[in-house]
Amino acid sequence: MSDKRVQIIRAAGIVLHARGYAGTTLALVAAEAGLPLGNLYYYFKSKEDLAAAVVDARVRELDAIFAYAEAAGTSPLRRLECFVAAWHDGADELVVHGCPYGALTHDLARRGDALSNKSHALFASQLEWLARQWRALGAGPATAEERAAELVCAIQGACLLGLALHDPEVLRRRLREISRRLADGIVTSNSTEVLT
Amino acid sequence: MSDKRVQIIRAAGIVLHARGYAGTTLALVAAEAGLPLGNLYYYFKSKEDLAAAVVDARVRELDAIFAYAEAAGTSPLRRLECFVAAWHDGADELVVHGCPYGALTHDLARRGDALSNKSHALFASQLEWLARQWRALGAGPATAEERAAELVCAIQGACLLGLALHDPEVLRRRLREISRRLADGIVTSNSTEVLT
DNA sequence: GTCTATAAATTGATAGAC
DNA sequence: GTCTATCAATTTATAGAC
Repeated sequence: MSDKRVQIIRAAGIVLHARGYAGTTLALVAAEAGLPLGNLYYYFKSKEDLAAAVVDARVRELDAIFAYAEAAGTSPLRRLECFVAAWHDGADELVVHGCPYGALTHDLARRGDALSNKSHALFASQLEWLARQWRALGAGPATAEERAAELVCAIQGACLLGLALHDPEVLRRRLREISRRLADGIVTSNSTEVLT
Repeated sequence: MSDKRVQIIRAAGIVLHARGYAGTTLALVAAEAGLPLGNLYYYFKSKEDLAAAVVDARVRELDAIFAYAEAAGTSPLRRLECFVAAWHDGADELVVHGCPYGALTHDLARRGDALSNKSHALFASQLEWLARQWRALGAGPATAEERAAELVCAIQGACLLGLALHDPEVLRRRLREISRRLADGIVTSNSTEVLT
């Protein structure tokens, strides 16, 4: 993939996150990338095409978070904690424009077109990876999916509350609590599944 | 307040929810309200002014939910369940354009202007009312605020996940789980506060 | 491949008739 | 108070020189 194409996608990701799809103009993206407007159309045939490339890049970004957590975490539980830590570390920026994945979903899921379908992957991949960690902890498939959904909701809700109140400490506090309950949840679970 | 003014705010609320602030055109709002474009400017001096009126209307909408829960719930716990039920009942619409409060926050909190500050009220009022219910259940101030934040995050996260997957059943399942744990949380809490 | 200039359409806002 | 017509600015996209 061309170096300049990557540069444009990176710039578009920044502008899209900060201003939303409708609020993003290609002139702003070009300025952020340090390129003249016309050049964008050599690499992307339309604004929608560029946005689709940004979604793909965000999906790969999530994959990188999964890979990091798998490398850094010595147990499934530690990997889950690593995943939560990724949001904790970015709290200061997350309360400025919201979680990039949540913001993209809000922007694109409301559209009727193909971009709406692409945004599914942003959360489907999170649910899949998280459920895998819980299965590795001995949870049955249903319980693992349940816990995965619960964790994703808690993280995204925390980001939104932090954004609404414009307070990174609110976000960090929620994430610490989520982290704290990760281990507890496995022990004190009243589910019918037995977790080791 | 003029009847036509209310009608415009209602129309603007619908369009703003469906398309976001930047994606909302005054021509669309006028069409939704069944009025010619120029008429909007007699009641609102600008698009931003109209959006501010929509935020105020959403805050009043939340107040109405609180009032309903207080009238329908015979105990603080029932009132909390009523609050969650409001989202459960609207699940089919909530997964189309997302939660109106969360979507507004995402749209407006990213702006630097006065609209950003107004959006604070959407979640500050929820936290305040919810914390009051827990205090009525005997929780200390800190625990009550903690539980309030937890519940708001769980609901908003559920709405976002339902939107991302475009599946009202996903949202309803999360909300049922939240409702189920409302009572349990009070009994099995390992917090230092004593709840009755 | 890169960049300038501009076309074509949209949109927030206003003027002014009624 | 209401509505039509329109201005001025913006924005997606393209044409065409280099």
